[in-house]
Amino acid sequence: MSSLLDALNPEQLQAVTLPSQHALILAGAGSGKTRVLTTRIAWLIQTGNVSPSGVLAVTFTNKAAKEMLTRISAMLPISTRGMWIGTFHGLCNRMLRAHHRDAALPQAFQILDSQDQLAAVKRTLKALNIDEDRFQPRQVQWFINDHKEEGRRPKDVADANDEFGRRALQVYAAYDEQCQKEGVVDFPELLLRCYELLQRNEPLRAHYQARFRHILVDEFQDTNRLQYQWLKQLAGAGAALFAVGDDDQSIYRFRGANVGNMADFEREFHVPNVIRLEQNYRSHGNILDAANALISHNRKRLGKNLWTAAGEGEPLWVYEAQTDGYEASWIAEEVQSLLADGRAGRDIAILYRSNAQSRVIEHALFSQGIPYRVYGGLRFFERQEVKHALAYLRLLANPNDDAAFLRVVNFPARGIGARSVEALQDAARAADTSLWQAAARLSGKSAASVGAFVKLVTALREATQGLPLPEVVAHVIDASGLIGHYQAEREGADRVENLNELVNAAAAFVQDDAYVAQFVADAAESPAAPADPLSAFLSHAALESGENQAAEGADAIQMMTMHSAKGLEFHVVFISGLEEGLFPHEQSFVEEDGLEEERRLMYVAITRARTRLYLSYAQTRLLHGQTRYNLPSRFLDELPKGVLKWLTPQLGRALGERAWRAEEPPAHLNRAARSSPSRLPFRVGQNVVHPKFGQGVIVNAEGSGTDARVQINFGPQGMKWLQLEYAKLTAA
DNA sequence: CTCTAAGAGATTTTT
DNA sequence: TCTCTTAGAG
Repeated sequence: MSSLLDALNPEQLQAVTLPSQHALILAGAGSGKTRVLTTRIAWLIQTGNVSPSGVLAVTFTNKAAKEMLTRISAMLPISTRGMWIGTFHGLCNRMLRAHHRDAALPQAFQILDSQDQLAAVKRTLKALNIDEDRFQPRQVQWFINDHKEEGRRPKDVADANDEFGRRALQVYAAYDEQCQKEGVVDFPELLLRCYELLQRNEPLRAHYQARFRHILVDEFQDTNRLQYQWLKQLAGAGAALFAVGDDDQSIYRFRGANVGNMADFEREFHVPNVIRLEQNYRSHGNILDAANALISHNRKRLGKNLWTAAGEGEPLWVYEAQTDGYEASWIAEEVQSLLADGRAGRDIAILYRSNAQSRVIEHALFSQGIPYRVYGGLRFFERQEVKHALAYLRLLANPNDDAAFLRVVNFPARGIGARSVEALQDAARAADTSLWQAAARLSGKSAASVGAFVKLVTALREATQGLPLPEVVAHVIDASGLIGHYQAEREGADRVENLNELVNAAAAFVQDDAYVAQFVADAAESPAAPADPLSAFLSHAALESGENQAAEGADAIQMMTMHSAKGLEFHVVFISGLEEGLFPHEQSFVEEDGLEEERRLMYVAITRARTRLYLSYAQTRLLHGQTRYNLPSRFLDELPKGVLKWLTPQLGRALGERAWRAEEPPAHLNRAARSSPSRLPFRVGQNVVHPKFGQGVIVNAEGSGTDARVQINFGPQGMKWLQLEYAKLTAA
């Protein structure tokens, strides 16, 4: 047992060996959070504090859950089968499957992903005759999810006094009713339904409360209201809740995360143990100094300061480029020399605030022949052809799934036009049935073609009865005509390949130990729970959308948004686009506490780096087809001067003289400047200071002499046109 | 049904 | 500027 604890520092050790009480672990970036969490579980089991089946550990991503499982298995000689380790959604799904009857769900209920949900919302809008232009489906979807995540059903939503609120509520009610009818649930519904199940079903609640003696939560700062309520409920009968999180790394408020849960937890549970993990094992001192200094500008913090036993290391390298294109080529060159020095591509990450920024950088890397990998984008199970195949499979499992029905009723094309579908929808609405049921008893003109579809699905179901899952999938993609359709298409080769890959995914799935384990566990939990590999696979497809990109093997530079970088670490990190308006994003200026969230994002970005960190920005950036002149990000000013090493002459802010101006930008890059009247003492792109508005950049100019006016971007102070004759401008 | 053209919109993301 | 969605023509 001692070997388990050997490598821990005093705080980690304390956290791991806490008595069976509530605990809040404030774990800074790189402080060994996952290690503490997993060692805690192993320690609890090994010391006999709890049996594996008494453990519930919950994460946000499948990746994190898998990682946890792997690490625990490595530490313990026992099987992890009895443990409930997974994502919030995964665990709720599991519980709902085991007790579907009590949750008023069909045995093979299907899960709608965000895409499916949006489509369903659109259908509801149409059914209610609501104008999509005035009431945007996305807004309505957001409205629905927001209420669900606060635990509110339509009846719990307060009457709105605005038109949108009233209509959206109407849609919410109709949408929920429709989902219930079809036997489908969206993501937030998984949580809410599970929460309500436990709330209403006293014996069931008591059962799980008695079972889970230790509940552990990862990334607690990212939990939303409902997730917190769910945890509270499960821990309600004396279980020990062990929450690990970092308020400084809370960057997901836009999707409902509520950092306040940390303070609420401490207060409501009278948490006797609050432990701070502040020793960082990842980064060199200068990097941590920068991170600490930056985050100290935030007011709302629980407080924490990272330190390291490693040396101070290199300074942070800062680069100012004239344009986004130059910034990108500089990055590419720097990367090139790192690679030449023997640094592996996978150790280097290029981070940016928004996906749109990746393009220029990709271009630069590409033209230098540097292999790179961009994260984010379509995942395997989100691909069109895969979704089509899944829709057929969903219909086999649950024919009342209208979303699946609509997706493939005429794909591949079989002559069922929009009007036939509409007629069918009307019939279904009138008879209050699913489309499938309406189709089955349809008569009239479109009966033939729709009938053929019904026959096809029925035939698929019969032909695959009793077959192993991979064979079911193989049969469906072929007999549905999907493969044939894409083979006939000019550029369909990749899609055919993906469809075949789906067969492999199914084969891998049924062999996966996690699946087998869950199946065994659920059968034990509720003998009534059916062994249905197809439904399980479909849940898996919805809950785990698969890898981001295929080319895994090759060594490549990692490119991603700062958000997706959370939880990762790299030897070398580039943070690009450090410009006011971009990062911090201009949207954050108007959001409540928006700047603090942006600053936390910067904090996350900085703390990804182990040994070397580059910071860069451009004076000029092409955005939405327009040249924008941005000020350097305020975050640069918030870093300690001593740890920064400028690779370019500083803007003259400190010097009072613009040494950098000595070097004229290439003419082709300076079109705006050339076109502005040359007599002006100022020019476009120049940094200036205004007594009232502070520092700004001239972005436009017109007129001459006493008429001369310039437009200046003062960052957060906004954009202003100023008459040169009166404005007391000085060069920055 | 498929193709083209015009229009809107353009943070951040997992499940 | 670019990309995605949707409306209308062929």
